[in-house]
Amino acid sequence: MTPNEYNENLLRQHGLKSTRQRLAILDILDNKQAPLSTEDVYIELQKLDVAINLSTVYRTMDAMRDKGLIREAALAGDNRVLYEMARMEHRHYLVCIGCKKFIPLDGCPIKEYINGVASQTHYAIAGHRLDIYGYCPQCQAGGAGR
Amino acid sequence: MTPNEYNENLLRQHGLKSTRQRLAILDILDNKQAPLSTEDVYIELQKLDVAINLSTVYRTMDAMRDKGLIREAALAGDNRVLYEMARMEHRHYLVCIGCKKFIPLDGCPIKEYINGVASQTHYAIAGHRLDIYGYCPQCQAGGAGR
DNA sequence: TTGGATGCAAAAGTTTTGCACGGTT
DNA sequence: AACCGTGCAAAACTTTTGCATCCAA
Repeated sequence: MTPNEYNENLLRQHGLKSTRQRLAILDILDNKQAPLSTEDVYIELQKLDVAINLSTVYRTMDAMRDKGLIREAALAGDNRVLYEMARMEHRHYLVCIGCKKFIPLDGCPIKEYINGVASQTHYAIAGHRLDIYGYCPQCQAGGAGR
Repeated sequence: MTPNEYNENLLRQHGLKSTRQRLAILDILDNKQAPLSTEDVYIELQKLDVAINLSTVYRTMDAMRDKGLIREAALAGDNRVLYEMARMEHRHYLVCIGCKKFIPLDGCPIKEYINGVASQTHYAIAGHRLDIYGYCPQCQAGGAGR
């Protein structure tokens, strides 16, 4: 199965029609390792000369989020929502404040902690968000990435 | 020292002039246990019949954030930034998805984990964000808070 | 064929800015 | 007195919506 066929199935399995625009958006989310805002996705599409309207990108991101294909991930310094593919295991990131680079962290350090919170509070835990911020070695050196 | 005098000093110590509007905003942030968006603060001010312009609230929140008096905290379902007082110890929250209630959690469960990340990655860690989402007992019961 | 998806343009909503005036230090 | 802070109105920017057309199933 080609990567394109895979994404076509992915869309249909989630009750969404497979279209040129949606496949292009999935390609971008697949290939970028960092969470992207709606505007980010639109800019990437333009770089690839994909003809698409910004409102379509907004609607597509909404639809994919509602269907569970993508999820809201970390968020940047500004107040935009960033999305990433909803892979099986969730991810946490180490974000460089200087150059905005995202490094995925291995595993989830608070799995057990959350179990404890659940049993103490009787909340039905649905998810969590954890990101760590700092300066990468290059940016600490006042380096290129900045 | 009255609470008001305390906040007056707090502002001056951070290089900000003490004004009626800023004291009112600090009062609200002091008294609410949950992080608030700029708009939230504005609405609270109106409830208290404090005459203030929305753009002043935006500018004040920006200034207080820049001076370290408040910090960006958890964020809600929409994509607004939420602020809270920058107390000595930072806080994490358990947020109910149904009724939007914020429960502060005791301590920070990832202190040690972050030290490990720092030494492995050579990043200069500046901060982190952790929130847990779920449904409180009432909302699980389909209850009032919803 | 049919209902969902898209493009376009306009509207709605949010945040920022310029400028004159007012208030704190 | 000097300068920061505020209100007001306009501008800029982001996101949503209505509607006609298009396209996947």
